[in-house]
Amino acid sequence: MKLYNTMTQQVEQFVPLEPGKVKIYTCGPTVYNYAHIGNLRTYVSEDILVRSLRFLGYEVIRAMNVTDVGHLESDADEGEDKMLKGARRERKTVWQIADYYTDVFFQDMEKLHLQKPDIVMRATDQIDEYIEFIQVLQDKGYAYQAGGNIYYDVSKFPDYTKLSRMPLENLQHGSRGEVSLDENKRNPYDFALWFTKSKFDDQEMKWDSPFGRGYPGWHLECSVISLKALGEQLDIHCGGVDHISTHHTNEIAQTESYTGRKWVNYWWHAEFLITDEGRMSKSKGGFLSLSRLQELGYDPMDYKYFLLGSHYRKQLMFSDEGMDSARTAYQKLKERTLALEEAIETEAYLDQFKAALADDLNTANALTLLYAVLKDDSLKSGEKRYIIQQMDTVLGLDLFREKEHDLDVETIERLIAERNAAKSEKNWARADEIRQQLIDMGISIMDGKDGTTWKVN
RNA sequence: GGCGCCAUAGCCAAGUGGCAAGGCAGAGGUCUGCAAAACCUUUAUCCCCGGUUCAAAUCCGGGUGGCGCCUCCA
Repeated sequence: MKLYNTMTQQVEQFVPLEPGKVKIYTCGPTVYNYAHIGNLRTYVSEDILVRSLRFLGYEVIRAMNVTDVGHLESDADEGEDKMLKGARRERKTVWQIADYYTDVFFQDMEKLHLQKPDIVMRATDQIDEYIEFIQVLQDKGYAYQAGGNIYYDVSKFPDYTKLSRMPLENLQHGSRGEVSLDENKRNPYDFALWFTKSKFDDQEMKWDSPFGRGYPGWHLECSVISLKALGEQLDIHCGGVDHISTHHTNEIAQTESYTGRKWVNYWWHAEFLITDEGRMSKSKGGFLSLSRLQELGYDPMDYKYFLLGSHYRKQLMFSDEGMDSARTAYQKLKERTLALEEAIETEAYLDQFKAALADDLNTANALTLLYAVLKDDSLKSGEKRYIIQQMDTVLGLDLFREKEHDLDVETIERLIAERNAAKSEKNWARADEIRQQLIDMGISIMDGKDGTTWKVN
């Protein structure tokens, strides 16, 4: 297996810490609103990663957080709390908001046929661990108290920017110049571990701690949950590219300060789905959720096919044209696979398929192999089914699910018989009338050499 | 300003030194009463300019254009 490692900026041969086993941490969703289809792209890519590793014979354990505690809108202790904002918008408590959107998130994952991570932990369930973590950082001299908050002192950690490669003096420059400085910080790039001073009087999520009643900083959860779920070292840490420069950089600093050793071997980042107006953003509003996409007439699998046609490390432009193309291609593909006969075991094509996956998850080529299998005359129909079934255990495109319908088969077949009678009398008007009637029922008919067959649209 | 990514047919996209995969759309054909579906055929001076090489979409240098990140964000 070859994977691109953001830390070294190279495609590398993947070597796990322990032979045959892989420990993966994936940054999870913040549940103050619906996930949009851009967010979901990352989870689709991560699912392909995990399933590919499993297909290649690794035993994989994957952990993920659910961020159900408020994020502020800026790095300083100001702006509105997102959980609170969501709650106010919907007149619910922050806890209700978190539960609701957590459920929706996992429903979206199911719609896209994504495997649930082996371990899922909520950020708000780890408060004791955060406190212990912060205390260790204080004891080791990495953290300091100022203005009621606890901060991580970036200057104490050598090579703080090893992942992002961003010179520190540039970190605060040019970002539209609107970053307000938190005067409590020793360095502008220090980050909070624990807040007690909040500008929101009605902050709902607060906990007692030795540092005062307050709430945790927002990089803590991933470090703590990953330590708790997977131990002090990880094989792969996943997330979106936007996490490279701040979130993951901070995670590395605090985690390695805590454990005193290297934490993650491979940093894996998924690129964004973009639109002609730039990136799709949760904060900006006006985004497309999976449910909304369904309302527009696309199946979640159409979207997944659209994603798999590209590479996880390339920005992908979302467009109606792209989605229409994917929908047509997916539906055609599915019809062809459903027509295949009972599976017959074979080894053909599986090495090529594994090679495509092992090549830094080349899903576009993996998809092309599906078409190669379907076209290959040297294979029996059943062998094609077997191979594609195997491939679908990784791609998760649900290629063999028959459409459910509660149609009256007798009526359909009676109408077809009637139409065939009309046809033999060359009563084309009547034949076309019956065909239209069937189309209105959602049935397509095909006149072939062996008579007329039908299918559900 | 800094860090990074990208540029291949109408659209999406593979390819990482040796005659340019695949999908969608289009065109022509087989089949059909007409259709639909299926199948067959067909569609590229690889952003520009230099360089290296017997050979470059692929490597090197220089441009141009697009995007992301640097602030919570997948």
